[in-house]
Amino acid sequence: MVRNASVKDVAAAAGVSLGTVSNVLNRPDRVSPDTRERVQRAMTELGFVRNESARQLRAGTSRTLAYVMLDASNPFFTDVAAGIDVAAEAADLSLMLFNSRNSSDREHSHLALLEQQRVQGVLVTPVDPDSAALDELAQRGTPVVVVDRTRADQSFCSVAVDDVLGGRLAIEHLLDRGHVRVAFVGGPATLGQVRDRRQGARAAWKAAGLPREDLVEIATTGLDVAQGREAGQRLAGMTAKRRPTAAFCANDLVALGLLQQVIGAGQHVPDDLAIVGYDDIEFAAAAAVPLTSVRQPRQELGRTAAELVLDEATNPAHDHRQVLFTPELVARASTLG
Amino acid sequence: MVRNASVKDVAAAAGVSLGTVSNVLNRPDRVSPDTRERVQRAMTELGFVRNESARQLRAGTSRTLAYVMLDASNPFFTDVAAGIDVAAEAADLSLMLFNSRNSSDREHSHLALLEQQRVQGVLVTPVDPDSAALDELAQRGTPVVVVDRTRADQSFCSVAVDDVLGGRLAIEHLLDRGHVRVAFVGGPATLGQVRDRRQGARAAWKAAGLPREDLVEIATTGLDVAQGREAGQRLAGMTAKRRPTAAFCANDLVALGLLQQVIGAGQHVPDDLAIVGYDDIEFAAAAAVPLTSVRQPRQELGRTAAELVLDEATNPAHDHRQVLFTPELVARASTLG
DNA sequence: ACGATTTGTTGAAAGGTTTCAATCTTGTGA
DNA sequence: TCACAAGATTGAAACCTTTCAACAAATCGT
Repeated sequence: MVRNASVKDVAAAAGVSLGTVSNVLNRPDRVSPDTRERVQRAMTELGFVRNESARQLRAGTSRTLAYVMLDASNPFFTDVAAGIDVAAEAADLSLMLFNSRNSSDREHSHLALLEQQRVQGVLVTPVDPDSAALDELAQRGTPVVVVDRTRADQSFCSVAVDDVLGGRLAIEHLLDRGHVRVAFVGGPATLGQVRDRRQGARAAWKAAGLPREDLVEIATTGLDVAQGREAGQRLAGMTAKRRPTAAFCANDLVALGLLQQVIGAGQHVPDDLAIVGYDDIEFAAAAAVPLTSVRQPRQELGRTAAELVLDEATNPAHDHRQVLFTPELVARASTLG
Repeated sequence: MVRNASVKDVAAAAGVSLGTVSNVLNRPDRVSPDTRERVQRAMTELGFVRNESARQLRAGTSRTLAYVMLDASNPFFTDVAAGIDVAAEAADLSLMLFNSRNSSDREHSHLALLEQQRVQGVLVTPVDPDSAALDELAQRGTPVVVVDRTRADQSFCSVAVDDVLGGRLAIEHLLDRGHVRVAFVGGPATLGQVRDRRQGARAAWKAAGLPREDLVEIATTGLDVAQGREAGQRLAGMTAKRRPTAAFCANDLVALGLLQQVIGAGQHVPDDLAIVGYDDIEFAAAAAVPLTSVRQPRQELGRTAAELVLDEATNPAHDHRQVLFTPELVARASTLG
């Protein structure tokens, strides 16, 4: 057992040349069973571990994919990551995850490192999809796929879900259930997702010929549980006349917070307030009142993103594609009573 | 803009030697502002990106830490990862995350890759803490810290939380609230955590002088929401005489499932059944009935693990430590009513 | 104006692997 | 027994960076 044995040490110990050791490693069939076995014994005896930096430097090819996620503590993104992982495994690549925790700085430093590491491809849910850093990365030759975000130009592949349609589905469902005064809960409007979902909601509302002011907007400063609770208090403070009979929340965390506040105030869901969430995270179905939610195909999103990046990495005739998935409404007790 | 510019290309373009380019990269103060600027301009013009493999091969040092997590979709582990990330960032290292998704094979292949990459250190929550692969990894010189698991021998550092104490705290709280017939819900018993928490529960029960059979065991085959619901049905099926008045669940997912089932059956928490969970994940406080739970210092766990691995990587006088954190009971409505 | 110091720059070596043309061995068919 | 093919092994070059001793130029004190 040697501190840091190299192929040279192994070759010496096994009494063969350096090239043979490399062959044992990379083309075992080219070497006679006899020597192969001798070399392998030498390797375990010396505790030889191949130096990946040297391998990659010479061979020029890395065996890894990376996903820079926006927020690892959001179940939505870990599910997307799981989808990517499945596809990566199928292609015999390792997936490394990085968490930018909503910080552009962290995101950029991760991307820089990945570029230096010459990974096969980078998947990223960026803090700001319009950041120039992404363009530069792609332009210098690293395959990049943007996940769960889109951009007007087509400088790289992206996969996302049709948020406008999702918003429409949610409102149409509430209209079907007879609601004519509904709240849209979410924010900030700087988030593309929030804007799109709201836009879809408004479109459906307008199409139904209902007065615009009856789609009440409750703006929040973020999309977490606490914001949902806070929105619930604002709803509770409204006069019975003004108060909506249903709420469409921009994501499930907000919906769960709202649900909690309403129940805590002794009211009933959906009789006093029907609630629709967005994302259909695992906890949506497991809530005290199972939550109606707009489901996004998360794993599929990840799988497709991985396939796109692999195509870009391996297929010279690759051209960029913008894939848009279709969301689906899952109706549960929070609207069906 | 050249396909893959190297320091040599930059040197040629800037009319300096190769060593000077390297100095601009690594010791910018050693080079005159004039040439420094010239070199930097050449770098951006050529789109030069440092080749990390070559850098690492020569310099011998990597700038990364890795955490191989058991299950990225469990909020507990992502919180631990966030703690590691903070410490890594403070030490100017990048943290790469890997998800073994409960598979030994995946775990081992990730560990093998990391060893070949010569990362500064590996943190891992292993599928099986007794796996020989971990020993070999550590023995060949990679700093390894086991997270949220322990092992009898001291062949590497570990950080964990005192699960026996946690179990004790949960039961003592329920005893304080006057319960004398309690269920322990969790499994499988092959999980060290489940065993330890149950053991702590039994110890507290015994210390109170209560008959052993009044601590009812509801064994589950896993620790997820569905298992919790299923356990709730089993509880509901018991005769009023036999039925416990409180349940201590081996984790929060199980507790949430149980909670959902009990409420869905029209019963009241905590009057009909008090519930204690374990982990205090974010959703515990946000549940329809906020959940009493045993809190583990997750971020702290991660932070400490990172510090241990860094010490092992940099301090020649390092010796292995087993750090055990103390859990804390957070009482909420699910037991306080 | 001279030697001593500081500051800036250079060139070659080294790091561990893979690749590939060249060489050596062995076995086959005539 | 010989020519030849197939199979196994070798050795050197290449990948790109960092490092460091050596050199050149500029600055300083006297």
